[in-house]
Amino acid sequence: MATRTAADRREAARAAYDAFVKDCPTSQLLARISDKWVGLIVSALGQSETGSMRYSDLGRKIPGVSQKMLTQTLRSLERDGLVTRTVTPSVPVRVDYRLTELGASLGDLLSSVKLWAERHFDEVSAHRDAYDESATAAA
Amino acid sequence: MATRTAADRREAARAAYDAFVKDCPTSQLLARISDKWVGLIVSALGQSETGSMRYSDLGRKIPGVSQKMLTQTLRSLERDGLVTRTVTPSVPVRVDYRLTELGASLGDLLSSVKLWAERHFDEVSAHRDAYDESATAAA
DNA sequence: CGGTATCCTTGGTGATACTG
DNA sequence: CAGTATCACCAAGGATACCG
Repeated sequence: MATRTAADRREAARAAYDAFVKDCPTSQLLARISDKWVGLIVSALGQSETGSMRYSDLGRKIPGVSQKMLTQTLRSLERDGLVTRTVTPSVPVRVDYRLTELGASLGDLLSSVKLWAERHFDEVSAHRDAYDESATAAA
Repeated sequence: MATRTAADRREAARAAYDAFVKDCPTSQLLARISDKWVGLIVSALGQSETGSMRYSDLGRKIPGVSQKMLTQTLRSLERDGLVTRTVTPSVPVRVDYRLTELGASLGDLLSSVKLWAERHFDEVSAHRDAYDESATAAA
């Protein structure tokens, strides 16, 4: 009974969190599509003219991503019905990923967000500089 | 010079990544606003009728968040000029957070994303079930 | 080419305690 | 009330190596 406090509270917290997620599944989904790699991948796929990209193309288009995260994210997107995975059993295997209708509709939104980032980047930078400067002055 | 391989490659990779970020700062900003807590906080702030929420209100509104992450995220949002932090020096100190114009414009977009999540949650769930079922059948 | 499996580091998270 | 600081923990993430 000695070491119960921490573990017990953890379990309780976890349970409470799960209960919340159950009550508000939207947050769960929102958190998922708010994922860094999801945004970048869906965005990349959405920008493709053909709407289709190969695995290695994605890896090259998104410099910071590891195979692990790429595969993992692609898998979850496929599972959620946002992308389709098409395997062409040629000699060097070819795998194409494409947004579904559902994925494309999300892609439009994320493109808006990306556009917002592009449009307001300067503004954000200016705020950052001002903030950092005043922080430096204060210190 | 013996242990140079790993560290060196890490450094090179980091440098390459930084160079990319420099060339494409949008990705950086996109990744930042794609953060889980950013989405939830901006969303919460955007949903508030007065547009203003206290620190503890946010903590209560977003069940999974720790003080650490809440403060940290709020700080970066303030730094980026997306929220304002107003301190009222009453006896129990009162701190209100409010979206700026800039933050509100992002909030609208994120609300759209949230709305998308609400509208398409069932669809995503159905896809998930189908995917899991076929995976189970295959195993 | 397109992964999977493995190891290891980073960093998010929670708990706790203390300040203004 | 609104933080700040620290510690311990664990899972996500990244690098590497190997397989189909």
